[in-house]
Amino acid sequence: MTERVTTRTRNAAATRAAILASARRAFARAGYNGAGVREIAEGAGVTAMLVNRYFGSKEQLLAEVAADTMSGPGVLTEAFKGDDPAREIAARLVALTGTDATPLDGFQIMLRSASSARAAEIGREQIEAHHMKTVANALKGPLAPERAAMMMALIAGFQAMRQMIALTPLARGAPEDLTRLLAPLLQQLIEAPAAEKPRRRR
Amino acid sequence: MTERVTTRTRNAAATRAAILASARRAFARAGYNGAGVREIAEGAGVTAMLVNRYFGSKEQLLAEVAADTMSGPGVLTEAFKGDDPAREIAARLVALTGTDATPLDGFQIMLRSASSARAAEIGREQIEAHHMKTVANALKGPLAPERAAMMMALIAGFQAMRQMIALTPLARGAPEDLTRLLAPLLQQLIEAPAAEKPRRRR
DNA sequence: CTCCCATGTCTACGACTGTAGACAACTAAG
DNA sequence: CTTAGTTGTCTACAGTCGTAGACATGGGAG
Repeated sequence: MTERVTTRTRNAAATRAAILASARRAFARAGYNGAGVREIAEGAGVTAMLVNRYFGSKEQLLAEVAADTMSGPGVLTEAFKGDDPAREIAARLVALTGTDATPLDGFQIMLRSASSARAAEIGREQIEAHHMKTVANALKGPLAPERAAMMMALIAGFQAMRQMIALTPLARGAPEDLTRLLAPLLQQLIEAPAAEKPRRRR
Repeated sequence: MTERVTTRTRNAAATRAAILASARRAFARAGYNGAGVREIAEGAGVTAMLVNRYFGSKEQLLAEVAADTMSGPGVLTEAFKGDDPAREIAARLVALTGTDATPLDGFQIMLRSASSARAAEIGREQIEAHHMKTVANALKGPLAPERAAMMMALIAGFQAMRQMIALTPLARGAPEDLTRLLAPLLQQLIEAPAAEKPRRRR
């Protein structure tokens, strides 16, 4: 105990990180139910049982993957520090979903896993813990939580339709057109809503 | 062959319809991967093998369920015949997702099934066949397909976050507030977008 | 009444699932 | 060198999955 672990070939921390990364890829591609423990283990170069040894169960593994993913950078991260957050978020979102590769994004993982009741619950906890307060606090005016949640609904729906369902106009549309359509929608949620009943009559 | 089938206890058409209805419920609740053939069969009061005898395979069953569901009434149906389609769609959507019961909606089924690659493909085909052209044709101005697809992304995202993930502000928010937030977003997609670069400066 | 096809059930198979427990190998301390 | 504990593998189990083939049953047609 003179000094801490230095360098060893059998590195527990590295193995754990490898499993976490492999699980993140697998869950993003096939969702919670669709990704198998053996597949995740193979992606990390270990056996299936090690996964359960390090994380307890597949469910706890998802929780850690979700927490890890959502605490990292995303389309919402630091977007509110610039002077045009709506366009910033829109551009990032279009770019993220533009490549044919599945993004290792938190929303992607949760959308693909939401068919499982338990996974959906984990997703809600993580989204609310990491994103909700940040966004809601950045919004001025009434209904801030509702507007923040609506922004996430818009982001999630765009991801779902563009990448998972691959709806043609979204999958093949020009990125600048998609950005130009998304930005004002987000802007409308960022701006404080009109006082009460009288809807704007154009 | 003097007359058609009148009333018989062993009714093929009725059995087929019962399986279809049970499958619709099961897919809406658990998605394509999460719903088992045996579970679907039990919900229709038959054996698992009958499902495959009537529909060939689970995959073809999903295709028929999707086609049947999307050709029926939905939040988008006939919404463009009134004078305020945005508010109409918003109100219907909030009402549809308001009850705690899982709606037997087409988008719900596809969102829950989208983690399966094949199911997502089926979903895209059905959405494009039944909804895309209808909505896109109702929209005037440029980028009609993109705007129509964006409307569906917004609708799908709202459903996903309100019902599947159960994000608190959307799940617990007042229906009138949610409608009031949704309507202008949809309205903005219905209206023809501004000509080119110069974004509106408030 | 009798035949025959449509309608439905039963058994079973191979593959896959998440996970538990026993065992092996390697590393670091005494 | 010996010992002990961490790190990883192997085997296995009980269960579910979609589906194929053989068998039973009921009802309309001759």
